[in-house]
Amino acid sequence: VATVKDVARRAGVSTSTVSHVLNETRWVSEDLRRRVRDAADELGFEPNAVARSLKIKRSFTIGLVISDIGNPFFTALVRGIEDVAQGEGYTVILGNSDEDVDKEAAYLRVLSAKRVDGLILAPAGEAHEYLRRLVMADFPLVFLDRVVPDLPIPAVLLENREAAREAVDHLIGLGHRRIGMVSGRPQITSTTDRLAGYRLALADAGIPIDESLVVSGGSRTDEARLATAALLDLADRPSALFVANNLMTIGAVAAIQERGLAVPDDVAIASFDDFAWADVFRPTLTCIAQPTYELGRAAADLLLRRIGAPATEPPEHVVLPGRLVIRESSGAMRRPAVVAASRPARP
Amino acid sequence: VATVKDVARRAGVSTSTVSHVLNETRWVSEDLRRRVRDAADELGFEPNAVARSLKIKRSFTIGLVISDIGNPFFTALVRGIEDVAQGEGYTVILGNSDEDVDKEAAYLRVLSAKRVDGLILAPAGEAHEYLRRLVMADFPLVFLDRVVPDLPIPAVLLENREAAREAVDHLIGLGHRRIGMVSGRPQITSTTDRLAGYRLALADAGIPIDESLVVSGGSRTDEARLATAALLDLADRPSALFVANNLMTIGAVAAIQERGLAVPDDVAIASFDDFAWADVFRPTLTCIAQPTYELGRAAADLLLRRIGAPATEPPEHVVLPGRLVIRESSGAMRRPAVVAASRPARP
DNA sequence: TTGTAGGCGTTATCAG
DNA sequence: CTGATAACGCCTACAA
Repeated sequence: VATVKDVARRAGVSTSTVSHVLNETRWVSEDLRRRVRDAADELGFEPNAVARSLKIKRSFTIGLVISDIGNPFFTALVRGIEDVAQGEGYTVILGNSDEDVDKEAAYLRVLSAKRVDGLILAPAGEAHEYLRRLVMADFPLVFLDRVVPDLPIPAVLLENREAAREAVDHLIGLGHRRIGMVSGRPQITSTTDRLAGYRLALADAGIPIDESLVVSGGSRTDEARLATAALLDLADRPSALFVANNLMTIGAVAAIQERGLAVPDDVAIASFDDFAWADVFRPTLTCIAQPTYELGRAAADLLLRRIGAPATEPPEHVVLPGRLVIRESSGAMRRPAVVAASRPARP
Repeated sequence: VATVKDVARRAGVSTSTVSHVLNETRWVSEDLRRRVRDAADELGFEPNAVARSLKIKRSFTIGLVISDIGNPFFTALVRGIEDVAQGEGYTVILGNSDEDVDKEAAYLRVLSAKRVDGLILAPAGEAHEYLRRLVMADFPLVFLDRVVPDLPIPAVLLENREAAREAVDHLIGLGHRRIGMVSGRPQITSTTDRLAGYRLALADAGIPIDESLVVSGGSRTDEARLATAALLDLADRPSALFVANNLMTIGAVAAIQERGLAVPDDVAIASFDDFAWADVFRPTLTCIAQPTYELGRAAADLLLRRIGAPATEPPEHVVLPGRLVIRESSGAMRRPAVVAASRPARP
């Protein structure tokens, strides 16, 4: 493959002239410009970005570590990130941590070794040694979807607590009093925030919290199916369920199905995350729709800004609101509690 | 940040010793090994992969250009690719072409400039100039999901024609005679192969092909919704539909829904691609399940093998079979044709 | 068993 | 306006 040197020789100029012509970084006479460009074309010259990176100490690459690209929620985030990165001349290296702190650390190491210009991370849990090290070195870093509580790192998040509160509130408004929650992995802040919102809604409505109605679905479909089954087998089973993410919702509905129960007549559901098919297939799902694509864009924006002008003001958090989408899965109780008599089942 | 030189100075050895200790690439006395390791730790030394790449001419990075990571089909592929790449010490740069040949070319350029060691591509259409150039240079390349017909490049594909034939055959077996097809983008080979399978099945059953029953859904949900609507508005509408991918299936069902028709009673459906929720939500979908994760793995395997031992035998094609999953969306005709009278509506 | 030194392909400093 | 030349950080003959 051709190098600047080859181009320079062929054009009869110096390598610095070649470089400057190709990068338009200083004035070069029309004549030389032509000759350089022609020579480059003829040789099929393709600048070596690796060499360039070594010299200028920038790779125009960002790292992205999420738990699982297989999860449609992350998929949308990635698309948002990719779009702005691409637009700004950056390229994205993707890594899956599977919610495993060690895998996450391993990935951060590799990406850092590859000298990515910045990192977007959906942290799997607490701060590990290596993450702290990056933070100390104030390496450009942005958290997405969740944070590590005591690290001063900018983040892009959903207003989880508020959204969860709203969803549960909606169920309460429909007359439900025994509302179960299928919660996610306790190690991530999105889970704890959603749980807090659930509690808040119940408290505000004066409904005592029954801890036996809160189960962990581990943020996964299969685990949620089991957890939901347990909930349904309770002597006094909940009349409604709040499910804390997309994957778990599928498991929850499967469990309900398996027991021959119907949504929403036997069990109402409100859940986190929307699906593309959610209003086409039955039961259609009432949910908190997250602006996933925008969250991704925001994270990338934040990171690129940070890369451009590092170490400035205290880290900002971008917090976007969720949107409650009401569909059939959240129905009124069959035997509505007296309190809610005035609200219609479906507006 | 520390460099080999710093480590060498600190350990009181030469840079080559440092390099060799860290890469375990030649025998070094126990004593020096200790000193080097300690010095590296104390300095928090992190080898610069960019410099390394420049020297050894390998980046341990592969490029992956697909049409849209937002499509769950690609998502699963990516996961498969990522897993084997990661396992072999490679990292993956992801790019979305949006089925646009120019965007695709632009990405290939960037990735090539970044000196990725190889490329996995789901080609958006015909061969463009730049793709030909890569092929001429026999750059390690693998096609995934589709091919560019006349390029001698290894590929990992589904047995599309056969799978489509089987799906349509299944509908025929249920008594359907007027079977519509919602087809994908005509530019990609997966589409043409599936279309061929549809034609084959009809021909084998002695059913004349009515071209007005074949519409293009452009591989997208919205376009498929429109195309399906047109099909349903036909004077003599089809009693069954074969839909050529996941995204379009959602659009097709939406169109049916909108007209107040029921699946499968009014219109039966068999489609390409399975969904995680396909047997939980109604109508449950009869489909050709693709081994997406395995396809991804196979592509990565093929590529990495190609990188290790370049330019060997003629390009091999790995072709995996689809699996027909029968659920409720493909039901017998309400007024079954005489021919099919012996088969039950739902096994 | 270890060290010296050159070069990977660019960019950037400093002269001319 | 243009051209030598020295890095960037690492690996690897080649020497010792």
